[in-house]
Formats: sequence, C-alpha cells, structure tokens
Amino acid sequence: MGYRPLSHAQAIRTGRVRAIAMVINSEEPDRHNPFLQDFLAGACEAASALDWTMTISTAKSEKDMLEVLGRLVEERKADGFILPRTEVNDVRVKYLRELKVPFILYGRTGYGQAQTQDDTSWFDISGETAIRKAVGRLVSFGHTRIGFVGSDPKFNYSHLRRDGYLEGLEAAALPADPKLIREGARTREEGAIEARALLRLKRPPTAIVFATDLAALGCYPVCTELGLHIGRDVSILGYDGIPECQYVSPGLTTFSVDSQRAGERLATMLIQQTRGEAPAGLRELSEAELIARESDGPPRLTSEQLAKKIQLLTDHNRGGNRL
Amino acid sequence: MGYRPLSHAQAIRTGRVRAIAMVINSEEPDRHNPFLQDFLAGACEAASALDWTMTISTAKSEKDMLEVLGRLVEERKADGFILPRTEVNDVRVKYLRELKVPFILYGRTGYGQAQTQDDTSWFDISGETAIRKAVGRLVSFGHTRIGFVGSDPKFNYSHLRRDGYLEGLEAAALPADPKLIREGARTREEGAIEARALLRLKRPPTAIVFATDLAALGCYPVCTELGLHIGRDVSILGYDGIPECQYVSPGLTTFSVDSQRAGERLATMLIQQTRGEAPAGLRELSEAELIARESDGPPRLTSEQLAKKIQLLTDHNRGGNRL
DNA sequence: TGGTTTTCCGAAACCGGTTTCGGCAACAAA
DNA sequence: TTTGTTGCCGAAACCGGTTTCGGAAAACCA
Repeated sequence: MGYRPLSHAQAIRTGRVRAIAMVINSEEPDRHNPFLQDFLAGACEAASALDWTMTISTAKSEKDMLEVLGRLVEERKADGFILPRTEVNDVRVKYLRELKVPFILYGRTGYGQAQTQDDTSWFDISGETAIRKAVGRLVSFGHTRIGFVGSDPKFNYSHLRRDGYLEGLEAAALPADPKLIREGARTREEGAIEARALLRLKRPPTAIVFATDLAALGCYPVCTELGLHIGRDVSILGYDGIPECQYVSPGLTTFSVDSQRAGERLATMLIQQTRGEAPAGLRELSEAELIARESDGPPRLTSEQLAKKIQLLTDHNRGGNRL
Repeated sequence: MGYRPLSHAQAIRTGRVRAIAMVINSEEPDRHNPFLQDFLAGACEAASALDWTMTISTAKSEKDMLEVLGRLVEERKADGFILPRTEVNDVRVKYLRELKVPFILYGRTGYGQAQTQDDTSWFDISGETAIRKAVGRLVSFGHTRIGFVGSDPKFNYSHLRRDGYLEGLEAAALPADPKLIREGARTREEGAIEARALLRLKRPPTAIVFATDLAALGCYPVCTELGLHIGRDVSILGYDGIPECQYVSPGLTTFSVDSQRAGERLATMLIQQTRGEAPAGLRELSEAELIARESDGPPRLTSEQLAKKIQLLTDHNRGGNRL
C-alpha cells in the first residue's frame, strides 16, 4: 500500500542499516578515473536491486582513511565496505579484519605472502592474464625484445602484471632482461620518463607493454620527440581501456576493463557476505578484453636499427633539446 | 571517552539521519566525467567536517531518477539532496519541492522563466561570464567572425553560455550571425559535426568558442582533416578544464572549473539548509579560471581566405574522403 | 465430545538513543 | 528562619520499527 518503513527505525532493532560504503583515496596522483561513474553505477544498481544504499567517503591520507573507516563503523553508517585499489600491505584490511566488519576487496592483496588463514573475499580482473596475452601478441608479431613499464609497487596489481609479463616471455622462451623492466609509472609524465629510459638503452625494446594506459599515453610525446612512429618503429600496449586510447593517434591497443560489472559484482558479493555467507567463498576473477588498435604491429626495425635511429635523431636534435 | 552514538538510533528520535544524497544519471552520453572524484572529495570532506555522510545513487532514466529519489526520501536514507546538472525543466526539482525535502542545485534552472516565488538554493559557476570573456579575448586578438557551439539545450547551462557568447559579441559591437551558432554538441563526435558545419560555411568563423571541452576536442580531427592549424588558421576555446586539454596538441585554451570546491560548497550549504536556513539565502555564483594555451591567437587569415583554403583542401582530398 | 496441539493475532517488550519531566538540593530574598 | 526560585540530575516517556510472548481460536486426534 505504498508503505515503506524508515530504514533507521528498522536498523535500531536489526542492527543492520542496509548500506555499504566505499572510501576512496583522494590524494592519489592518478585519481582522475573516468570510470568512477561506471563503477558507482554498477555498485549502486546492484545495491538498489536488493534495497540497499551506497555510502561514499573520501580520505586524504592513510591515517585519515582509518579514521574515516572507524567513524563509519562506530556510527554504524554502513554494514560493509568495498576497498578499492588494494595494496600489498593493506592497512585497511588489517583494520577491518580486527574490527570484524565485513569487507570485500577490488583487487587481491598480500602479494608474495603465504595465504594462510586468508578469509577475505574479493573481486578482481586478471591483469596478469591480459599482460601475458599482450606479450604473446607481440611475440606472434615477431618481437623478441619486449619491455615492461609497471605501476607503483605498493599496489598489488603492479606485481601481478609484471608476473604476467614474465610468464609471457617464458611461454615464448624469451629471456627476461632486467634492463627492460621498469617500475613506478602512475602518471603520463612518469610513463614518459620510463619509456624514454627504455628507448635510450643501447639495445632498446622494439615493443613496450605498459601496466596502465595512462603510462602508455606518456610514451606518445616521447616517441614524437625521438622521431619514432608508434605501431611501426615501436609497438605499444596499455591496460585499462580509458576512453582516451581511441582518440590518440595512432589508437592505443589496450585491454578494456568492465568497471560497471566490477562494481555490480562487488556490491552483490559484499551484501551476501553481510547476510552471513563465508567470505572465502565469495571470490571472483574476471578477464579484461583486448581492444586492438594501431599502436602495435610487426617490428619494422630490429633493436639495433632502432637504437641507431634514436641515436641519430637524438644527436640531430641536441641543439633544441626540449626535455 | 571514544564513545560515538549509533547514528540510526539518534535518527529515530531526531528525525535526521545526518546524511546527504546525490543521484547521478548514468545514462548520459558524456558521463565519463574525470572530475567526479574531485567533486565527491569536496562534498565528502565538507560533510565529514560536520559529521555527516554522503550517500550516492545512480539512475538510468528520468523515471528511474524519481523512483530512486522517492525511495531515499521514504526510507529516509538522506536529509537532503544535491542535484547535479540542472535542466531547464527539471522534474527532480518539481518532485522534491512537492515533497518538501531540502535540496540544492549544482547549476541554476528555469532558464527564461519568471523567477516568481523561487525558493531554491544553488551553487553555480558562471559559464556565461567565462564565455563572454572568451569572446572578448578573441576580439582582442582581432577576430571579428566568431562561432559558437553549444551543448544540449535541455541543460540550463547551455542557454546561459550561449547568452554569454551573445553578450560578448554585443560588448564588442559585433553582429550575431545565426549561422555561426550551433547547438546540441555533448560528445567529441557531436562537437566534430558542428565544427565541420561551421568551417564549411561560405564565410566560416576564424574562431570558435565551444560550450564544453569535450566538444572542442572534437574539432581537432576536423581541423586535421581540413588541413587547418589550430591556434593559427582557426582559434578554439573550450570550457570545463578537463585534464586532456593539456595533452592535445596544440594545448586547448579553456576555463577551469574547481569541482572540489563546488562539491564542498554544495554540501555545506545543503546541510545549512537542513538545519533550517532559508533556501533562498543559500546561493552562490563562482567563476571559472582562464587557462590560456596554444589553441587560440591572432587570426592569420580572414574568413574569406580561410574559406578558400578549406575549399582547396576539400577539393584536393575529394578522392580519399575519410568522412 | 473432550483433550491436545497447532495456528493466528494482538499486546508487550525491546532496540539505543533523545527529550521531557519531576524531585531534590542549593541559593537568594524577605 | 521561611519561602520562592533556580539548577542539577536521574527517571521515565518517546521515537518507529522488530521480535517475542501469551492467550484465544481453530484444527486435529482418540
């Protein structure tokens, strides 16, 4: 008859407010995530379908993060949490586990640590599989010297994607040259720095796989600067599927991540968990989808020829160095 | 002593849940807003400072929007609402006004309607002032034929920005040519269509002001296609200050909007309103900041010369028309 | 038909706070 | 000293639901 009980009135008796929360870190250098809206749409829709709501908060630092989580728990503004961007050593996980509050991770955690008594639930997209495929794709094009630019090692995904790169090399029986592996590129600018470092090597890679699209986009001005044609002189692959990939020239080949579905699954699984399901049973690994564009292809030059071309152009431009 | 009352227990007596909500439309074609996180950071921070929280929800259609709002009101999940992207005829405003629920607009509403008994509170950034300045800037560069590409007329800001354009022309005593005014460009692709229409005129504009950066970015491939050098053959200005402006070449001159402060002010003013302050007193108009880059400058060609150049290149390319 | 069990339904207790109310002590004025 | 006023503090009522409990009615069985 159109009657809806006041949610806080039921909460007082049931102990559940029928709300999940997510705290996002607002200080990150690569925080301009165009997919936040998609993610929220997925999560909100899933929550709405079960008559739950979604609370959102932001934190400016690690300390602030725990404070915000603590406040939400103590005031009981939420019954569970979605933790995005899991880190290798994640303080949020430790904190919430201790408080015995339900939570779910977007991404896995504890890279390299024994998974003893691990009872966390998570949803993740297998970046390692995608990067392994990226290497396989480059190998099938004929590349034999392939570089990798990773993201910040504090994030768990950074290690997984590097592992995917190494697995790809191993599957193709190619040696892993430590010189070809760079880490810590989160922004366009950092991506540019690492790309430049790789291309200025004595034996540069003819293809580079980037852990994120943003870092890969940083490679574009570097290639212009070095007089290289992306997709022919150097092949580039990214990961994330940000919209910009299709607007740069040549279009960036990347792996597209379905953020909306991620939000949807995370919200659904978290609510299941608050209803008593075992966290360990609530885990899901999904795949990213290859979006082939024009930034990669068969190598036109060998590593040696590439080095010579770069050397030539660098010497030539020495006068007007624009950093 | 570290004690915090359960928020829903106080809510049952006080009738207030100390939460504000925002419902975002997830179906929009230009929904990939990189500033959502900044906006949320501002709003959440302001809310947190007053010990409030922020609830978020998404809606897929206008009908869905009212349903979601209704649910949040009836279950009393929020004490007030932030309504982003106000439309000329905004159903949300009518609905919430009728329900006597506090709300605040991000943007004004009711363009062209008499503001009788208008008791809404809002925060907005004066797009019309920015666009007027844009026209003034182009005039001072020496442009006399300036085009305008507006956004979807259902949004209030679209009309305001067009008015700003007209005011700018009037201030410079330039005639307003209806042929130079286009509307309805929300995406890059739509921006490209309108830009092409303007540049293919018999007497094309030597400068174009776009109501949004996204539409302005659509002009870039069109200029490449027509063989025009942005910033010299044609001047371009955008509005919004999306990060991509600085990565395209030449960099897009635009007006930067402080989304974080917008979120902060909106949340603060909304909470004041729920505490009893009169909505009509809670209004604020802010300004966008000019970010000058290389996409605009003195006209190198007259409109006639520009038309000739475009004609020439179009004829030349007729064989390999790439749409 | 009588006794027992099941079902149904309304009343009461409860959840954890806020707010009101009343009683008592302290203080000021006469 | 008595009376009136103020201040303080603990008890009780209340908010709007959910859950429990008990009694009456209905159904079942011998």
